[in-house]
Parts: sequence; structure tokens; C-alpha cells
Amino acid sequence: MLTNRQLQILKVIVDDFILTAQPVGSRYISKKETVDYSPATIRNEMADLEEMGFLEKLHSSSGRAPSEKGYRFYVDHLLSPSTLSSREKNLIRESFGKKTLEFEQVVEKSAGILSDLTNYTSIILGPEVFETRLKQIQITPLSHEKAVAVLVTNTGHVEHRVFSTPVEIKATDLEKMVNILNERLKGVALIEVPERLNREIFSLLKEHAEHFNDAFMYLRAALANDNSAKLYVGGKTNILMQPEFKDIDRIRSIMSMIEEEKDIASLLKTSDKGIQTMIGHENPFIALQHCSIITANYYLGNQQVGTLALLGPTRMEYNRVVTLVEELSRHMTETFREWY
Amino acid sequence: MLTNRQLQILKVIVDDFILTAQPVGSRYISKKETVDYSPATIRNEMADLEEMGFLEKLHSSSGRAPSEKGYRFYVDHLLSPSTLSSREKNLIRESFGKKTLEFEQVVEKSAGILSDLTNYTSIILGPEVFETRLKQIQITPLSHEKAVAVLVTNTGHVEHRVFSTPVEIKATDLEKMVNILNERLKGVALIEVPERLNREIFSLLKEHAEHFNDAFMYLRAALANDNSAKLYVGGKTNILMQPEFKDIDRIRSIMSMIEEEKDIASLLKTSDKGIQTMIGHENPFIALQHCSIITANYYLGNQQVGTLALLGPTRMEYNRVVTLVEELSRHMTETFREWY
DNA sequence: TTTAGCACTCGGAACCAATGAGTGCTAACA
DNA sequence: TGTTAGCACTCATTGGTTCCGAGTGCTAAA
Repeated sequence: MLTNRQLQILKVIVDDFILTAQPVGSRYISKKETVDYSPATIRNEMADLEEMGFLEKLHSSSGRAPSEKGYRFYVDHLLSPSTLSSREKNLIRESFGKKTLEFEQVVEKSAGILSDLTNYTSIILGPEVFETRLKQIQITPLSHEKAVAVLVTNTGHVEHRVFSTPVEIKATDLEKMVNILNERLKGVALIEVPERLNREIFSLLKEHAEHFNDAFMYLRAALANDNSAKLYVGGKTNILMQPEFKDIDRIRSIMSMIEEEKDIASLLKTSDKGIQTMIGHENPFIALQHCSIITANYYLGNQQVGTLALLGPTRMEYNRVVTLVEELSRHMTETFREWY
Repeated sequence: MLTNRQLQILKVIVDDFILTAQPVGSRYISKKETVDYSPATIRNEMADLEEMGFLEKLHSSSGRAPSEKGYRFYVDHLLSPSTLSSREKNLIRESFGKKTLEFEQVVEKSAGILSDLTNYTSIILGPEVFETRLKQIQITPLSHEKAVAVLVTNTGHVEHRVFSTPVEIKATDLEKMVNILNERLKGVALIEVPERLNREIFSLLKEHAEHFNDAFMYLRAALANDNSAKLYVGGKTNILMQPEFKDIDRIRSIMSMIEEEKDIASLLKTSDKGIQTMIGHENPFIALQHCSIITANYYLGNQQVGTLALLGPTRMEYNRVVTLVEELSRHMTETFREWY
């Protein structure tokens, strides 16, 4: 168990290292107003804290920096919940004040705010599109061989797919087909659409007209879901400003990872609910071993869930950032609640 | 005017510097099989070439590197049109062989190929969406206060806008409204839609029902065009692998520029037709002063034009890259020709 | 006109000493 | 017994020096 003095010293070190990215020395700590011990005493405590694994030295005669365990302890026990500055409050209120009516616009804007306010990289995982429910389907012929199917879901999300059509299809037939599709698919989750097509609608269409066959095949192929939840990323270049990432190789691996989307998406998808922090190696990717990730969830109505995340160096301004992420996720949820 | 020998030496230097990023010395050149002069002779020629501004030294006793003027001369007069390697050919053929039916997919894939094959960053400017013509408009109510308008254009592009609706609107009324819109707007360029709405349709709708007013206002606002042509970027992280960009600040300014989209888009939009190269300071942006940009156009059918570009260091593999860009733009144009 | 030879330049690597920030340990002190 | 002053020690950093080598420019000879 840590003594009060150790807690105090640990907190000072983490706070200071987060600010300066420089290892913290005993003399420096003892000069702080809030601290009243001599450098020697502090050195003793620091040695103890290091032994316990909360601190580490870069080399034998450097000051101490927090270890990952140190950050973890700091986040779990020493975080003083900060209040937002008026600037932050204003920026958020302003952005959510405007009636931006598109889901994507809200999310994009949120990503922007988050990265601007923190100087880290924000990543927002959109909700699973394929769990939203079909509101309307429309097919518009483009040329004699092609048509585009437009799916509107209950969240106002629009998916579209171009597909081939046999030449022979007539406008009236097409209309019939669309009517059937609408009748049968309204309210169905997008993810279930392909199955429904196979199970019910195929035979139904067959009864009505022979040459729907081909068109249907293509449509079905076009609607096979790719199941990729979209990532909205803000402040990609912010990483470049962190002193711990002056090494090009590190940057490259992080950036490629964000670019790839796949791994990050799955990471966010499987993250636990509520505010979560992953510090350094707590996340499974080597590329992110010097990064921390803070995640929170937001909700669309009742069930639909998305995740917003903030990616920065392990030396992250946890207290400020945690409240910011929390606040923002709340605002998003609230905004969406009004909609659905 | 340059002598043959000077041409030869200049070519060797540029070729070699492009390959190695190291200044080229006289001794090294004289050892090349294709060169039969002593280092001293070559030194004389190099001094002349430097005087003429085609070469420059990093410091007094370094070898020579091409100046921007040198690259320009190289591109204009010394480029030996290279043929694609079989690997390149295969990759391209393979990608365009698949019937990807979405415009965006083709473009995205093209950007991917281009950046993969070159290890530079590819940027493709989509055609002006707002010059495509409306094929169909559809309005789907989402809740009692909101609806989404979906616009399908002749190119298969789909735009959608969420907008507020007054509560009172009835399904039959909405249908009437959509019918009028379709009737009046079919074939109209997207960019002209807002104006048409104001000029013709507003009064028309007014005759039909009083409370369309509000809905119409919102719809009109929603359709006000944002007029941004989309950028498709491939291989953003490729810049990080170029040795001339090991300086973080340089990378940051380039990356922010790409991220911004605005400047790059306008640059590409105003670029001349055909294959163009901009070397170093030939482009107007300080952030890109150490970059070269190669642009080519592609066409959708007859009028619609987009631009594809490749962004790399001034020390670019011009000959390979130029043919690649050319080839790819041709493939894109051809693919699209089949569609429209 | 070309080339061999030579003096010269400059960046980069290696080495060294000095500096200073920081530590650990011990002994004295309250 | 906990705290602190003192001191020896460590190590990264900085600046200075030297040396090396790649490359040049110039001159004189072929």
C-alpha cells in the first residue's frame, strides 16, 4: 500500500511528466510549493516507488518517468476530475447548438472538436449500419444495363449499390418489383436483408415475372453486406506534434494502422462500455505500444451503439481528456436522442 | 545549347540521384559503362552544367544533385518513355478486369493501385458532382419531424440530405410533392437544382398545398450545394518513406495540406489538361516546395472530367511514373466510357 | 581537347574532456 | 525512527579537436 507521501510524489511526477515530457528529479519536486520534503527524502520515496514498478529511469542518473503501471495507478486512483474550461464548453455548445441534421455531420464535427481541443487524434466508430432497419428501398435505372438501388434506413442513413440489369426489364415491372421489396423488407434490419431476399422474396418475384431472375441475382449480390462500420478520424496529423513520436518509423506504423481501419475498428468494437482507458501495452497492437486510448460510447436512441476514442501518447493529459471524452459522448447521445 | 556529352552526363546524374538520393560525383560517373571520359573531363562538364543552373552542390566538396531546372529539363527532353513491367500490367489489368460497378470503387481502387505501384501518394479528384444530372429524387419520412431526400444522378451518384418537416404533412401530400419535383427536375444539373426550386417549383407547390411552405424551405436549404469535389487519396503514409522527408515539420505541413483537401483540390482543378508535371516551386504552395506533382485527366463519357495526381518528392521516378499515370488515366476513362 | 596530378574544402565519425543534472548511500541530526 | 545534509558516482549532453575520405577546382602536360 502506498503512503500519502508516496501518493503525493507519484502524482506530482505524473502530472509534471505529462506536461513536460522530461524526467522529473528529486530537487525539482522538493521545490514545489505543495511539497515540503528535502530532495533526499523524496529520492528515498522515489526509489521505493520505482521498486514497486510505478516509476522508471531512462538511465542511471536521470530523473524518473512514470511507467505504464504508474499511469494506470494514476488514472485509477489519482485522477482529479477536472472541469471543462469555458473555451472548451463554448466550442462544444456552439457545435452542438447548430442543427446539423445529418448523423454523419454530427459525428464528423465531434471528431473535429475532440482532436482540436486535445491535440490528439480522435477516432469515432459509427454505429453498425447493418443493424439499422430498412425504411424504404428504391431502384433507379441508369442506363439500359444498369440501375442503382438506394436503401434508406430508420436512422436516415442511405446506402446505395449499382448493379447490372438485364436489358428486357420494363418500367412497370421494375415498379412491381420495388413494391414487393418494400412491402416485404420494410422494418427489416439491413443485415438480414440478403437472407430475406433468398428465403422469401426470390420465389415471390419468380411468380410475377420470369426475367426478374437475372436482375434479382445481381441485386442480391450488390446487397451482400460488407459489414464495415465506418471510422471517422480527426486530427490525423496531431500525432506528429508529440515529442515521443519524432521517430518516423513509429509514426508510420501508427498512421498505417489508422489508415487500415480494420484493426482499430475491431479494437473499438470490442471495447467495454463506459469510459475506458488503455495504456501502452494494454492494447494488443505493437504499433500502439507507446499510445494510450480512451474510449467512451454514445447511443442512437436505445440500442444503436457507437464508440468514440482518443488516441495519444501514453503521456496523455488524462484528467482533462477523460472529462472531455465523457462530455462529448454525452452530448452526442443527447443530440441523437432527440432524433430517434 | 547543351552538347551531347552534357546531355548524357545530366541524364546519368538525374537517373542516379533519383535512385539513390545521394549527390553524384565525377569519379562515379566515369566508371559507368556507358561513359568513357575521365573524372576530370566530367568535372569540367559538371561545372558548366552547374553554371547553367541544371545542377547544384549541397556543399563545396559534395557531388552534384539536379536542381529543379535540371529536373525540368530532364522531364522535358531526356525522358525515355518506359514500358510497364509485367507486374504493373498485371496489377492494373486485374483491377480493372473485375466489374466493380460503382464509380467510387473504381476511383478508390485506382488510387490504391497508383500509390502501391509507385510508393508515392496518389490523389484523385472526383468529377464535379454538381454537374451531373438528376435522375430521380425521393423523399422518405424518418420520423414525424424529419425526412431524408435522396437524389440519384445519371452517373449513379447518390446524394442525400436530412431535413426538417412540419408535423402536419401527410403521406399523400408528400407523394404529390415528390411527383412534382421529379417531373420538374429530371435531367437538371445538380448545381441548378436550388435555383430551379426557387424559380419554378416554389410557386407550383404553393398552389397545391399551404403547409408545404415550411418543408420546402428546409428542403431548399438542405439542397444548397456545398460544391466540394471529393478527393480520393491513396498511400498517405508513403511520404514517410522518402528520405527527403525525414524532417517531421515537412511531413506535417504536407500531410495537413492533404488533409485540408481545399488547396489540393483547387490545384488539381485548375491544372492543365493532359499529362502535366509540376516540379518543386512550380506549384504555388510552400508546403509542397520539395514535392513534384504529376497530373492527368480522366473522363466520364464526354464532358465530365476528373484529375488524377501523384505526389512525391522532386526526386521522383519520372519516367516510370509518367507512363503509369498516363496508363491509369486511360484505363479509367475507358472503364467509364463503357458506362455512360 | 582531354587527362593526370595536386592542393583544397567540407561533412561526418571518432574521441576527449568538461559540465551538470540526477542518483544512491551513509552518517548525523531532531 | 524518520529526515536530511553531504558526498561520491553515473551518465547524457555539449563542444572542441582531429582525422578521414569523397569530391572539387585548377593547372600543366599529353
